[in-house]
Amino acid sequence: MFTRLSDKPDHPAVEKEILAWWEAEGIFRKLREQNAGGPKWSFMDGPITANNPMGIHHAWGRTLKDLFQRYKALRGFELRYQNGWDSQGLWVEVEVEKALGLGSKREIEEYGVAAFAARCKERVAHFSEVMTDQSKRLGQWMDWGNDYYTFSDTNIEYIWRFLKECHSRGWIYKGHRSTQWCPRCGTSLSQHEQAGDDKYVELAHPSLYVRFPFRDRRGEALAVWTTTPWTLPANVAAAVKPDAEYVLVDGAWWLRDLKPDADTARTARGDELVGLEYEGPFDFLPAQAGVVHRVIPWDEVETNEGTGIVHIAPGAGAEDFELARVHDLPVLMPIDEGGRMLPAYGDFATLTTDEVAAPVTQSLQERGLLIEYGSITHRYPICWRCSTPLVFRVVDDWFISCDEIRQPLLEANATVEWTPSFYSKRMDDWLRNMGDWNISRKRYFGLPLPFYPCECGTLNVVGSKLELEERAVAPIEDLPELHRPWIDEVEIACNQCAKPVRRIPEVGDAWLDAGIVPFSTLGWENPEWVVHGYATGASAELSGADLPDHAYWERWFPANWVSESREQIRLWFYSQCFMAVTLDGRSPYQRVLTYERVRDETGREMHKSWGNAIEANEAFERMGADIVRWMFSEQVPSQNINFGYGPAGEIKRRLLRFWHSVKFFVDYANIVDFVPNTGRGEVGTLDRWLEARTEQLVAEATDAYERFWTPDIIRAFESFVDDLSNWYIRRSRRRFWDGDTAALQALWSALVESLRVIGPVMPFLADHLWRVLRADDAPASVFLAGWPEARDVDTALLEEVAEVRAIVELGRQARGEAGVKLRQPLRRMTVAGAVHAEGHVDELKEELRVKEIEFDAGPVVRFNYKPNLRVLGPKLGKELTVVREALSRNEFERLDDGRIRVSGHDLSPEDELIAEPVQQPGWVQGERLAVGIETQLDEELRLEGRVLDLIHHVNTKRKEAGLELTDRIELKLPESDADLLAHEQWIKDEVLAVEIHTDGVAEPQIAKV
RNA sequence: GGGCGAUUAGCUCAGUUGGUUAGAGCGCCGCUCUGAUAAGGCGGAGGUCCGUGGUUCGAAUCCACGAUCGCCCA
Repeated sequence: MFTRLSDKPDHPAVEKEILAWWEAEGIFRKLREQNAGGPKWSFMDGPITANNPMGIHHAWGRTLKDLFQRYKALRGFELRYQNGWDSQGLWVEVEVEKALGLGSKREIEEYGVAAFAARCKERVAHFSEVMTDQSKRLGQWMDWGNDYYTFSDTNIEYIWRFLKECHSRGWIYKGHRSTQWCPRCGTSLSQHEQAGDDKYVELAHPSLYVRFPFRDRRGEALAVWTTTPWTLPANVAAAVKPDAEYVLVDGAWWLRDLKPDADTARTARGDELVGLEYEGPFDFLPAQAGVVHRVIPWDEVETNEGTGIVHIAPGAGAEDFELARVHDLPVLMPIDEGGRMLPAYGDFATLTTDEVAAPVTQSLQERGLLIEYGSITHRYPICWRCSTPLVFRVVDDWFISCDEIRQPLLEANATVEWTPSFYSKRMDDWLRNMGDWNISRKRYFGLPLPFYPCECGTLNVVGSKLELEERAVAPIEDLPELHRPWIDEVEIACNQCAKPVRRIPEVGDAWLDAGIVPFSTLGWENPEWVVHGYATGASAELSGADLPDHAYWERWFPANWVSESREQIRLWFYSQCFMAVTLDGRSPYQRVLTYERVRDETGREMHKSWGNAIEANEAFERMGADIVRWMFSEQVPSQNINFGYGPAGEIKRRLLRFWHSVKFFVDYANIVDFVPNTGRGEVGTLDRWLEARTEQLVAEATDAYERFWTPDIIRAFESFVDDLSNWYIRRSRRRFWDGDTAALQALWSALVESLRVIGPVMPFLADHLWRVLRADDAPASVFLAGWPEARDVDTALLEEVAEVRAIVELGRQARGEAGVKLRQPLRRMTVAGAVHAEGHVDELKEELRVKEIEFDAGPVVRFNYKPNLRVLGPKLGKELTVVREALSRNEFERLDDGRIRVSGHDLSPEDELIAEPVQQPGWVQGERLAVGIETQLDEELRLEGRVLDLIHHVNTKRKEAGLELTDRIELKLPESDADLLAHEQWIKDEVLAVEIHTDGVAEPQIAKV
């Protein structure tokens, strides 16, 4: 017996039951045992930040990862299933700061860096556990417990090794960059952190127009505008737009467009001013000693506000800093970490950027340099943590030079197959434009950069923990892990002058952590396999991951496939490719699938504060993980997905057709105690068709999986379910009533085969139904059953049935147009243009309820010919137009050999031409086919129509009365229906009546017997 | 400013080698089978496939230019 199904599935309930069953039966373990030693398929998981519960956007990637891993496992491949956690770096720090209520670096240091590192570790431990549970709930099969954590000492050591390699090639250098800086927090903010509209507010700032007098032209000056008076003491240049026109007004040069009513004698192009020297506004300050101020050209000069001449202070502005590089200008840094003026700024020293505005303005006023003073309100960036207005500061940072690696990276990327393909160009674009890699962060819980610069000028780069031990000035046995603050205590001997050297305080960019994993997790160049050898340092208690040996790396590198969101192009795809090409000269992945972003169901971005965000847990509980997976699978990955409960409801409703098909099978199989694969009855054309249709599903789905294009998997499956439900089952109902085992066998085979195909998309429902349907000797889980063997699809049969179905549709249409309902039998139908359908005449009669069908009704319908463009186009070229026109005028000649002569070309009517029936009154026409019906009724037909009405009526009553499919009834009819008893046996069969009487009743009545 | 995409029915979107009457889901209108399913089936209305030009016998599809939107970089 098959377990009966309810009317509809309760997805969350089914999923929890299957999860428990997978666990209890060790299904995943069995799958891995089954595939051990098989061909390898290497997937490398990109690390996810273990920092918060899983968002629904993470479920997209995790769905795709699990889906293709399940597919490859079904095909017998051995997989690694290692999950990865991104576990150190700024994002973790920020969340811990928030949780602890710390607002600045100073407060972290007061709290204690060791204690802070411990809190960071705890947070990662907690949320990696939370996300593991959520991932399992999504159905993700991974080797949980053997995860990699990027804060493992082993991971850190591999990055050290990479950095040492970079250093040996001369790529590591210390440079400066201008960055947005929060003076309260004492730290810079990355552009990533600063994205978003809410990071700007309307603020009032001073607005100053200032004169910069020329050195060699008495009485002439530049007019300059600024809203940041604190930057004027750091001025080193003034920029003009070379091709713009300037005018001299009251002894100062302005952009003409900004002084339209100027009555002036002198004008000049910007480039005429370039190179002139001027007196700086605060030349008397010690900081300004020796600085020569001059005019430089800049195409980006703002021409809509200000004066059209821009004051340049490279130590206090990002664009200014870039211009300083181009024009080799001195960089004066006016403020310290806390945003206060430095001692070299005389009386301004120790004042904040706000406080210094008044004395600066006053000084300019006193010296006659102030043209105008006011105030302006504009949008200004603020710190996303404490809302303090940000300033620009130039800070020291460490970089990896990219010039030498750029071309090899482009060549490596050319070997990668991107899905969708155009992302390959995005990667190329990024690689061509990438600047040097800024790898340092002035933070605490992150990769300790192994840089030990000595005062003798040598940069010592340590490549491993062993090297650190060997070079350490004092023994380091007590070093608990390679993190701050402990690592900071270690001094090493400079390998040039042997003096003790300290590590720089900076930590590394988290993308170094993620980029190294194709090496660190796979044991690159590691001589011997070390059990638990990866799970070192901070990750020791969290994972049992081994450090494999180099032979293992050879087997699993590069990854056959990786999949992450599109933004990872400039992040993980980039960093791991960078590191792999540096260390091994190859791309670390062969194929990439990227996907876009999750929106709400109306297409708006999801935000907690907008109330439209959906938590992953909530989605799993309210719609079910299978539905979540289906929704992501159906989506074209290069488009944002509109995710929500509305679309989920539609998916559930569509899935119901499949569920009901299984339920139908179960109900009838149980009536006759059907056992799969035993004693087949007579196999009919329809059964063979279903088999072919199932083969087609397998072929289409296999192709889609191989292309990593999930929408086509869904499309193939839904089209199959439609055909299964609306053709095979509907056409075969009568056979199921009779317990026809051939039909049951055919349907059973199609159902179990389709479960195997759709399993990777919705593993829970697939295994649930597999457990209901599976033969006794079949594996317990659909995931242990392997992938269906590819067999030849009987396309001829598929075409044949397609034609039959086309005729049925035309027939229904003809009835519709004539206003004759399907319950009214008709005498005759005529079909023109059919090639294969004659063998299905009984089926057509039944479907369309007609007594006779005539084929090829020559005199009734006439054919025109159209060119078969696909064949004739390449053959005839320009001549095609002539042929086409001739055919449209019916100018052709039939030759004796059956060919058609059109304007000098002898064409075959089978493949070079298309015969098309011409519309006649009372006929319905389709592609290549036409159908006509005879609508005249006689007494016999009318009577049969009334019988069918009665049957319909009685069966409706049966349903209303809640009778079982097998219940028998007694039927009473009104006297007026006595003539229907001519068809007594027919009626009895159709409504399962054991007896029919006529009685004085007003309308038919039934009673269960 | 450079690069990469997108623009198809009222809405959300498919449409991978250029081919005959461009599709799906939802919504709307009408009809309807049912001893699986009214959460089904069939039909209909609804389209200048963003615009202009080009290549071609033939363009939603290829090319050029432009418009609008999105993303990446500067």
